[in-house]
Amino acid sequence: MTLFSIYQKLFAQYGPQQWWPADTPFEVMVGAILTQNTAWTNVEKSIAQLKRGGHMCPPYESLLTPGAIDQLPHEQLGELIHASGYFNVKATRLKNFCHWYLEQGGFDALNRLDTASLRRHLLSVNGVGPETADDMMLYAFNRPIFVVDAYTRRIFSRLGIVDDAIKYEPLRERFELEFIGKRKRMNDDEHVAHYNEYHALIVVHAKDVCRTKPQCGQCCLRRQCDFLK
DNA sequence: ACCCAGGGTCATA
DNA sequence: TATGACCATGGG
Repeated sequence: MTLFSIYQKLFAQYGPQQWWPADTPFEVMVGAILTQNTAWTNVEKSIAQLKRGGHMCPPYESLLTPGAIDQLPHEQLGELIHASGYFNVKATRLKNFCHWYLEQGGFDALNRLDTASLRRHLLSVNGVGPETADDMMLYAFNRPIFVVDAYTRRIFSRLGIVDDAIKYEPLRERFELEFIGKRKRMNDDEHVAHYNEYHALIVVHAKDVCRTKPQCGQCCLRRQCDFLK
């Protein structure tokens, strides 16, 4: 059982995912912050609110832009993203991130940085931790960085592939080294495509088993699911 | 009524 | 370095 064979099994079951569910790279970044420890269904409501500019009917004026979020009063932003929880924390983080983003010159300027520099740069922003930064790296900037989340650690430690106490960085590095392995030489775009699919498939699988057997204690995310074995 | 969700920061030892 | 408190909504 290898990281690649598990990937194949997930891909055979669920097919290509073509993540991230967003229209623009900036929307990916906002979503990455909003989804911190939060169900995506709640994030969707907040994103929709922002796109609607908080209005109930047209004409809408989207507030889902760095400039708008930077200038929006904390209180008002908190209302717009209320549904995704931690709204005070996240309003601060979003405003903080957007201010920084504009200061850096926006997407194109950031995108000129090499992968290691860009990652360090994102991590320096308050409210952007390893997973959030890597969501942005992979799904907004298309960089070859594998996204580790709580599911990843749980699934692979329960399959006995990794130690359950493994930290974020070692686990990410291990995935990046072992997933494709020496199977063949790939360019960055091919790595990006595979990392993109793998993380998406893990999340989709999690949603699937939890929908099928809610809190059953039987799926691989809870106890001894044999689907991935 | 309880459990969980595509985390991160900060204070403390 | 490692643990704990805290943030908060909505669906199963």
